[in-house]
Amino acid sequence: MVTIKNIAELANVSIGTVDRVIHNRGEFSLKTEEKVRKVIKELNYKPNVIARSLVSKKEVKFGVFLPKSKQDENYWKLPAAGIKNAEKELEIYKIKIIYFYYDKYSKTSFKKCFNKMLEKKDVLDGILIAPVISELASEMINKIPENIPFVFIDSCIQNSNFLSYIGQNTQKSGALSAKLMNLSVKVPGSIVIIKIISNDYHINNRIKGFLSYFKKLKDNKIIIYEPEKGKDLNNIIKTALKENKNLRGIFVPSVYAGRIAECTKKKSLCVIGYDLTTKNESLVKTGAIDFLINQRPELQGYLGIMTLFKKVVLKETVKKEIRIPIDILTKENIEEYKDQI
Amino acid sequence: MVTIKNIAELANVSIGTVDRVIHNRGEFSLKTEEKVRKVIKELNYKPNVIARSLVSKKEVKFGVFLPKSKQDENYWKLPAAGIKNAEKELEIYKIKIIYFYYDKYSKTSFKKCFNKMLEKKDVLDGILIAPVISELASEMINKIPENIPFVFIDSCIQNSNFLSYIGQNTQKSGALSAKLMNLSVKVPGSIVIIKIISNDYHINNRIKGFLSYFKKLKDNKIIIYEPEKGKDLNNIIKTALKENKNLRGIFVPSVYAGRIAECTKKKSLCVIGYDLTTKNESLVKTGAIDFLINQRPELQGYLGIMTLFKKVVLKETVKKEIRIPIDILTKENIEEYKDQI
DNA sequence: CGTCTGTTCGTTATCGTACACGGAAATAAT
DNA sequence: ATTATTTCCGTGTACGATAACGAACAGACG
Repeated sequence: MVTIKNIAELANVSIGTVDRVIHNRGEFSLKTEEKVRKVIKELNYKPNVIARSLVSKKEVKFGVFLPKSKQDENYWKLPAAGIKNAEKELEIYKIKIIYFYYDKYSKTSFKKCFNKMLEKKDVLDGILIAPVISELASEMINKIPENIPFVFIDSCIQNSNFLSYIGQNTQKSGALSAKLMNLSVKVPGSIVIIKIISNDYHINNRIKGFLSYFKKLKDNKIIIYEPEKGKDLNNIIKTALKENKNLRGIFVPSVYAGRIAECTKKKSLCVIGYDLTTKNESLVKTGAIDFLINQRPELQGYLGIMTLFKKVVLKETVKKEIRIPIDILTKENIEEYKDQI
Repeated sequence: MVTIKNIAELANVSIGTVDRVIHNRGEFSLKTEEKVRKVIKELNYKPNVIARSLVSKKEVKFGVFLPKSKQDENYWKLPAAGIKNAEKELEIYKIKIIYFYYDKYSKTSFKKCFNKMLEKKDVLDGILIAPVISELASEMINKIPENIPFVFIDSCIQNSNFLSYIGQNTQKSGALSAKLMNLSVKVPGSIVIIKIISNDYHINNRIKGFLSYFKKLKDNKIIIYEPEKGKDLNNIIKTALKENKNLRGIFVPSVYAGRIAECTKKKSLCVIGYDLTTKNESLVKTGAIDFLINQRPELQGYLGIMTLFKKVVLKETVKKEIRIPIDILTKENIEEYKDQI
């Protein structure tokens, strides 16, 4: 193992000088800088993180910008759980996390919360963002100072200077749902898509992927229902059943499959939805939901913090994109997906 | 953060004494021991792993007992990859891994390799084992000294004193395969199980799970083919097709689905197999294999080492069992499962 | 030539833990 | 009582990196 002492000896300077060069703290001549840098390169010196974090008294602080935990049927407590997991694991490295929870159904809350985070910009060494309201996010993102790296989870603002994006290929997940739907629907008929949350990046792409899969086939008729906000789901289902005498399946490209499935007690319907919330889980177990797509939210949160840690503390290069697998959950395997990382 | 210095002060002794008590190195009186232990408990002292691993010059060595990487269509290089991942991540903690690769089709090799590992028992601080030949493993396991913790991946020898088991519920995965088969077979007919490797824990349990699912239904006829070792698979398939005029699906409860699918170019057959090897991957993409079950072999290896690390270095308590989710892979999502941890 | 300022660098204490060394007290042996 | 032997405990150094402190030396200026 190469230490700064080795470097100091070979470069004929003291460890203090080596340290100054490494951290660009000035107070050295060009000549010694070159000498030191040359030796560092030759020996392929990598600083010892352990020694570094032992001596350094300064805490590393990461900001986390997430929807409130209870929103979307408690979905958002899952990424938060993964983040807390990472926080605990990194406690020893003096990593602290400051949480900023916003209301994902309120632009005002989003803005206010983001600004509150920006007030702390002088103490933050990195930021994790779930940019659920994408139009707003792409504005606000620009206000983050250049020197603070930020990662996205869940969704991504492509034309921004993000460090890394951790999330699922949403369109593919839609196509996968379509495959499963097609497999489950043995007799041709109508398939209904219930679009509860509109104007959402994920929802729209899932539908896009779903439709693209069915475009090639032509056996089934696909209808999209887009109920107004806050309207009774029972009525939607009733309407759907009335308007489609041969309804075969329901695709719910959001976390609300459980709510829908509670209304359709008819077992002959194939219901496909997203995310392992407690409600969804129990309805998969009863058979009311046939398939759930899982996006490993805990892992997304965990990896988000780990990516920041690798970049900021370990100074490693990180992947620009981490693809989250598209898990298929059914009655038979759902139990095995619980309590993962 | 509580340090031994704090404890020393409160207990009115020196840090040297505290250290001796903590490590039970003797040379202290009963009275001081009690004082020190009391303070440790009161302050809930947790040693600083960072400082500890910085000062300690001793390497921690883990033994890894795995089938040769190239066996089972290169399947076994996947857990090894996960292990190497963990090794790299833990390099800084002076963790070293010694690999012992055996031929999983030779009892002699298994024994010899295990004994070779046991020769190193004085330097090993933990062992990771894939006990593929279970009868032999359950004998050999007893020779591991009491003080060396060992974890299982892939499969488990239940009546042994293992620290942790990381693996999949094999029977459930069989039932899941059956569900998928049942879903894919739209017209009743025969379903063939091809049991290439016999006398294997996984294979038998997968078949058990598969059969149990179909027992309730009665639409399809299930036949098990058990070709002799080294026999041409093409012939097996030919025979199966000849003997079952209405063959609908093939279940391959091993890694060899790809080999089988190469022989059956008929698209009307549903083929379900196991594991994301390169061969299997390409055949899923062509559509020759309909479903693959993934058991996250890289993750198993990674978690195996991490579990040993947590126990031996961090002295944390670890889970006795880590369930690996049963991933369903299809043409639509297989790409997203590649290059995972 | 003396004083001053600024640049450049070496020395040293520190983080929390481990462990060797040696000293003081207490007990045993003579 | 004196010496020898335990028992018990404090001190010091090391691990590798950081950063404060101050020394050495140069050139500038009167």
